[in-house]
Amino acid sequence: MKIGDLAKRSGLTAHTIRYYERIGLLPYADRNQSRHRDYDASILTWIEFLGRLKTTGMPIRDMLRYAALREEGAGTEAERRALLEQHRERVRARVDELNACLLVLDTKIDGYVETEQRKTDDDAPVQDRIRGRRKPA
Amino acid sequence: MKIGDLAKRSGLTAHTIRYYERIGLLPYADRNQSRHRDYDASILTWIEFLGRLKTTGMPIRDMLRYAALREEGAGTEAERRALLEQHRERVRARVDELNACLLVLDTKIDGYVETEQRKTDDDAPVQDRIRGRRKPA
DNA sequence: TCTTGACTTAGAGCGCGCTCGAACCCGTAG
DNA sequence: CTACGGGTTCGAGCGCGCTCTAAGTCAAGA
Repeated sequence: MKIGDLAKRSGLTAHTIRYYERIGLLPYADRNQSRHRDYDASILTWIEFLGRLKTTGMPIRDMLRYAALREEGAGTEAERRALLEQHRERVRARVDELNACLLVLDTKIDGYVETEQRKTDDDAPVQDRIRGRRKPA
Repeated sequence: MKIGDLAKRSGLTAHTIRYYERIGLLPYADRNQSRHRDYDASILTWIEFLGRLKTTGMPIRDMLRYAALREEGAGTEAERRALLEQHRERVRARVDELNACLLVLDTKIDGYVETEQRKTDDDAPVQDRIRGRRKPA
């Protein structure tokens, strides 16, 4: 598989794939006789996992550490696990943080809903003001 | 309140506060006779809300839009509400995305746990291999 | 009076993660 | 033969959100 194909299948651009190889996030790819990169489909699994790490906000420098351990192979599992467990905790914390912010956002939005309700009430005839009222003052 | 005090109370640096004012996220602050910014405590509420927007990943350009509407005052509530509702949806989607990634992360970590379990089993005497086994092959 | 330290402005610089341009090399179809 | 649509390397540039420096002003305390 050539870099263009991998780009299509992975969703990355060829530029980004080369960049990732350059910094060590992707292993150095075999080249064919024209010095073009020649990929095995198995790289897609790794790229997909990198995508998860990225999606969850792992900085590249940490992905590099994980990638290096992976390259090193057997014997690095404990450290890889520790790395992922730490990351998982950070992601969980992030989810909690976002959920907390969502509550605040809900409250703020409710405030605007009430503002608009009052406006609608003022524009409406009296019988609708009573029916439409949210918080009877 | 001077900028240094506001910095302490808001968690932002004085540099950042000035930057926010410069770009329009914070309203132009009144100056005292020494041309120093003089803040009212009420600004803290706004800074805190900006912090929520930032925490939830709203880009500054969107915060600027919201800030501009807020400055404009009455009559902009509907648009402010719409802005926040859109943002809320994006945040909810983000939470879902993170949760999906957490499942993948869990699976990956479980894989390493099993790797280590096998290693432990190999190092252990035979009776422990049986007791400790996770997936009987 | 002198020093200290917090403030002012304008503008340069930085860390991150790409993104792109330039100049060149190939293999294949017309 | 030649044009084209890939590929290659190297290095510069960019958008974001700050972050910091320089040079100056000002008020209060020793």
